[in-house]
Amino acid sequence: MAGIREHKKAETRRAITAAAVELFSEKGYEKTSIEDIARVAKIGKATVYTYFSTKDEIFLSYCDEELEDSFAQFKAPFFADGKLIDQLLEFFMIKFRFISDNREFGRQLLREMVFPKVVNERAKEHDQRYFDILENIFTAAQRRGELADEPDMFYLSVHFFSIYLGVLAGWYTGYVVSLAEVEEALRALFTQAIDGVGI
Amino acid sequence: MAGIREHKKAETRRAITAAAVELFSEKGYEKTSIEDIARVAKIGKATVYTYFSTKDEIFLSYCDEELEDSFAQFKAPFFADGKLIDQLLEFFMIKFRFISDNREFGRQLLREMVFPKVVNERAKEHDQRYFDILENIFTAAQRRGELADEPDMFYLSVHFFSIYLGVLAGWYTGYVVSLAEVEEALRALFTQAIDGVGI
DNA sequence: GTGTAAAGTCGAACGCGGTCGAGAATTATG
DNA sequence: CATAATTCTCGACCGCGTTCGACTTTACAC
Repeated sequence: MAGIREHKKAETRRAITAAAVELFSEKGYEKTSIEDIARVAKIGKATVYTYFSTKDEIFLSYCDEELEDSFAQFKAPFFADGKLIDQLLEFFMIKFRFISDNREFGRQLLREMVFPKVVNERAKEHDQRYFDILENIFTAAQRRGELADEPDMFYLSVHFFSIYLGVLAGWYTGYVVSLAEVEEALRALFTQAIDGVGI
Repeated sequence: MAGIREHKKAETRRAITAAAVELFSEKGYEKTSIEDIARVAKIGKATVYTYFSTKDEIFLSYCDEELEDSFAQFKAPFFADGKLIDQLLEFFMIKFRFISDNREFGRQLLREMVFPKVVNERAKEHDQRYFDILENIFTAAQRRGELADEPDMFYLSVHFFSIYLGVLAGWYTGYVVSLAEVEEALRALFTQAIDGVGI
């Protein structure tokens, strides 16, 4: 009967994550203490560390849940038609709205995802899901003759992702402020990338 | 005789910065405590907070010193000739070598500069210095006929900076590992940006 | 069952970033 | 000078993330 322990562990883990989601959403990351989480999850403070090794890790688990929700917005039919640049804008603006929905949460999340302390395989799987969507967009664009032949899908994705990252940085550092400005900047830069800046 | 206090304050500030430079370089940011800094600077722990309001701020002051050194590497003659892509590569590889010189320090610095907690005017002045260098590179390239007429210097800078940022993210997340791979990725993406990915 | 190893739990304690408040040093006033 | 007003200093303390170690529960062999 080796199931009791396992079952309890899974349940406790869920309790911690649920408590974290509740408290982070309510009070934010910084104002939520491990003790708060433990209290809500009805366990001892130290027990939290049997399931997560740092507070950051709890945060990432929380992010997973939130991101999972946001993925739901990327439905394939959404991208069935439209020009490449419009589809890219749509895609990245969904992502941006998710981030800008809670500026501080987004900042914390981006810091962790863009400049992580350690290389993280789970994060790569996550990236892959985004790259897959982008690849679909690019493949469709190529079929319509909007892209050069045999483009390198990986570098293509990285290129547009980088621009998105740059604009996000501009948003956090104060170069662009409103949603409209973000969209304008993305459009200008995507156009540059598609047309090329050289002669 | 209102000078004594002022003089002492300036001296104390220098002592703190010097202690921080010494300790951060030796043990790294996280392993250096405020108490350590105070001890080396020969002042009380609380006194540190008369000069800097958070540990992050001390770190940024430390960064300023380091970055100032790194600026010295960008001498104008350096960029006198060569094709656009080679000059861009040279510029960003200098920056990358500076970051990769101490991975953890670079990570902390980038987190603070790319996704800062609050909008920071001093950081913008700092960016401006980089943008000025890039603008010189672009102007020269245009004179040689490598760029389209009347390019938007700002978006041009942001574009290449974004790509650099994306590659840095790739380095921290483990997609590219060696210096050579970083250079290869930068070259591929810069080429894409110059030539355009569209037909 | 019973004893023992392994795994899980949690209150107490540690380290560190940051604040407080009382006293010391400097400046201003006359 | 004398003394009041202002500014600076720092040991003590707080809160919180994380670790320790003693105690409890479960798993398993016989």
